[in-house]
Amino acid sequence: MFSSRPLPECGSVPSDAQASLQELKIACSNCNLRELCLPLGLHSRDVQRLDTLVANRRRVRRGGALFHAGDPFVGLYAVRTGFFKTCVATEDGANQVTGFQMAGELLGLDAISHDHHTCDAIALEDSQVCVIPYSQLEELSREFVELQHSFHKIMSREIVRDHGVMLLLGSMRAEERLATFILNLSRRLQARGFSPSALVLRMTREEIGSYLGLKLETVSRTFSKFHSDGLLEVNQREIRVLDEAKLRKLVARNQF
Amino acid sequence: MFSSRPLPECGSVPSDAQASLQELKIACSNCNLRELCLPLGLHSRDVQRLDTLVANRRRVRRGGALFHAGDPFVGLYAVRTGFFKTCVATEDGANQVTGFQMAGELLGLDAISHDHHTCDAIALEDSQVCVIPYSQLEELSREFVELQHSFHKIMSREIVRDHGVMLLLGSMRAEERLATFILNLSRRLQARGFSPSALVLRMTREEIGSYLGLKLETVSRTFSKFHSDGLLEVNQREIRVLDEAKLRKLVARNQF
DNA sequence: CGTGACCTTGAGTAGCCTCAAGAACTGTGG
DNA sequence: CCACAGTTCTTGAGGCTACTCAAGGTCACG
Repeated sequence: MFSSRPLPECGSVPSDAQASLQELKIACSNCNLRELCLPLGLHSRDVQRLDTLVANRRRVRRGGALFHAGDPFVGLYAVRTGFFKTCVATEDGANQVTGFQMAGELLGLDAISHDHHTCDAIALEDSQVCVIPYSQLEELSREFVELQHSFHKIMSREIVRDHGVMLLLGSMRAEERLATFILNLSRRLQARGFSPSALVLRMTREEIGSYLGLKLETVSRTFSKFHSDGLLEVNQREIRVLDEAKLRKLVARNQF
Repeated sequence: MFSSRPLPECGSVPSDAQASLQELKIACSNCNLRELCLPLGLHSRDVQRLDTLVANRRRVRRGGALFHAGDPFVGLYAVRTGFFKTCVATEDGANQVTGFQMAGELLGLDAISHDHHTCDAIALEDSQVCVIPYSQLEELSREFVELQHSFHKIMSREIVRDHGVMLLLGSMRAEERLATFILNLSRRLQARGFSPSALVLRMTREEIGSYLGLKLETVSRTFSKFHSDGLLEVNQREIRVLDEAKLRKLVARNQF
């Protein structure tokens, strides 16, 4: 059904550079995520101006927290390898996964507003992040127009993404939500050089459900339905997209 | 039940300055929204540095669009008077209200990411906005640290707000959603000098429903239930909060 | 005063949730 | 290597919330 060779980790660096990366200087200009991450859109000669900014890395073990809601805000984090979820909670225990972040994506943007984090960021696999001290980012982006613009675009993109999730949560049914989710994951993995059709989910059914506003049983049932309809091959967390066109049709259904 | 004197418009300027404002120079330093709007957090001596930035106003009639999804991005808009909704749509006609904006709130942040707007902004009453040309905002915020920081906070605050809506849409039931909505409106009106208990809704039941992920009938029924439970007085679009404590208890219910 | 938009309420139903049981998988220690 | 515990996933049965469809009321406005 699936080859026994384990699929590469979602957030890992594609194979070519994997072995040598650890020895390289920590620097955006060396990083093969520069097409996705904060340097997005910067001219290659400008990227090295970021190297002073991003000087530290941090490791987070699977299940560990990069930060918790309430923690003081010191900096943003760029996922280097691994996979995270962010979730918000109310005092009474209600919990909502607000996003899943993979290599090249930024964490911590919510914290700028109140100088402390407003959500938890939990690693779903052993991960590594680049630390971007916020005051230095502000300073550098004052003298470096392209960085300023790039950073604004990243924040704006997060707002647009959130609006998409609101659309999903507010007006789609279970099948549409899950199809949207799978296609989104697929697209992001593809942008990182992985197969868009063979995915390994890093999160539980419950976490998917929380993100999509569904219960875990509904997620499981919907996966089973997609399986029996021939849209997906589902084997626990290994998913293979068999009929992307039909998945897309589900997303762009005509409700009226 | 309600006094026959019309309540002041949600987004209007509190009475003291209303008559003379039109004659004043368009300037943040003259504006009585400066505690809420872009100048938020700036020292008063700094606010006049914004005056060159915000030079134009635009009027939008009730029902008219400030911008549509797809329109090229030229600038942000600060609501001066009136009331807006923003909504995103899919090709197939599904539609989701992503927010309601009143005086002092910014519109258009989503457009930075792709240089064109990604949602529609529709005026729900005759409104007036200040135009903030984006390139000038970037320029000024490079030489004006506090503005830079202020602007970042505003974007971040929008992200935090969106996460709150995701929590609402993903894990609350109809009564909790509507209670959250009413309390949020109440708080924002209070911050603008209006009564926190006597509100006039600017939007239809359908628009509320779209924002909250409910059908208009459900919104209407829930209002009726709140009415018969003594939480609200409901008379079409005139709402009076009778028991704020019970409303709050609904929001912070213990689900587990 | 008539028209159209908006709101309310009722009856019946669909979709998702809850509760429950068991299977599959993961990791640990012997 | 296997046994065991804990976690995660699947599937079924039944129930409830919010939806759909429908009818009538209210309000604003020409």
